[in-house]
Amino acid sequence: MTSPPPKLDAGELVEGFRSYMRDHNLPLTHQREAIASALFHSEEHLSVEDIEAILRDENVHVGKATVYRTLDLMVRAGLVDEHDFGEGFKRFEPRSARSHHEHLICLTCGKVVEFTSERIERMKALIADEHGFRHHHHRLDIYGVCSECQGRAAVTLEQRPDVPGGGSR
Amino acid sequence: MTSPPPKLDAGELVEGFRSYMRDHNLPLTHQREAIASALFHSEEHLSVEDIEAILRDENVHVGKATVYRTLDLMVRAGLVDEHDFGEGFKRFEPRSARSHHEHLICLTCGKVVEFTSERIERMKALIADEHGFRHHHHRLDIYGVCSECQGRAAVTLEQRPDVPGGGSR
DNA sequence: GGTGGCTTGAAACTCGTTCTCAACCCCGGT
DNA sequence: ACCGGGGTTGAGAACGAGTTTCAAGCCACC
Repeated sequence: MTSPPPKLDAGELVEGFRSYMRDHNLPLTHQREAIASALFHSEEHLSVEDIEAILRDENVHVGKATVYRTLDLMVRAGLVDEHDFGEGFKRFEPRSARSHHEHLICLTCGKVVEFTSERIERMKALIADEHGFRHHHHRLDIYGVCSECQGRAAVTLEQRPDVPGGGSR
Repeated sequence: MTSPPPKLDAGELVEGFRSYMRDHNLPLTHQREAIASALFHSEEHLSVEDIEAILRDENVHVGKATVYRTLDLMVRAGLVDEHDFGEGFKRFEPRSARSHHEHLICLTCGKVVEFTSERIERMKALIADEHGFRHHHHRLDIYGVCSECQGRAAVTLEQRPDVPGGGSR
């Protein structure tokens, strides 16, 4: 899908977070609101560091433990999805009304493009079935080089299996 | 497990490792042989801890730094594949002659079942293309509950989004 | 067998994430 | 508006996987 930004309604998501808190008798603190708002108003896949930076810019101080705790809370509430793109840390994105989607990750610039595929949705259930699994969730990440980065000399991030000491690590 | 153990030839893989070392003027130490042998003789997806345990059982002492270094070497040599199933650490498996495969992971017992899908192979390239990406590699992991674990009360590992403090974390 | 250079191991270190615990604050009851 | 109690917060300690350091050791070629 050459998807135009599907503009998720941040306000609505924040409201959903509020009612979740209310319905579950959980205190709605300033910190939680700030974190939820930061995440829901972003279209990116944010890391904890990203979120801390946003809060810092807004002059809202929130301890990192609280950021982790609140993210955990939102993930369990089903309001946020957690991703691991193999960078050594996690990224988070609001779970929009849109159906489940997959990710294309650029190995050079790190850009993440989302896409959906009906066929994959159908296939995953089929495959789980074939092997006697009750399907819970899945993850499909395709790594490659985006069109923009293909222009530039793209050798940069490539692994060099031939020179063990010679990689860019 | 539905798939009959595809018996990769461990000896052959170890031999491949030896020639790689030779061809690249890298010393073939006892430690490296022990690690390669441990991994190639296993049909599992081993963690570093698993490998250390195997070596310990064989009364071969190898420092963990060496285990990491050797695994890194083998991954770069293309002899081993590295996986992250979201457990907080990596797992490794010999790269067999078989074509690329995907994983089904049981959320309850942790069992990993491999499968391949021609359709997925075709689709991934297609999708990358559609978005202007040059495909490099991909990962499809399906999480669910295997048939054996479905028998037992399967609530154990489930997240309980309704009781934030109540999860088994 | 000697020698040079890559490898090894133990421990220190990094860094993302989690835990601890005393102080704090949200919120329902009054 | 005030109180009180239980969940929340924040700073720092702790944790764990993975990496780095560097002196000592070993492989491989001569």
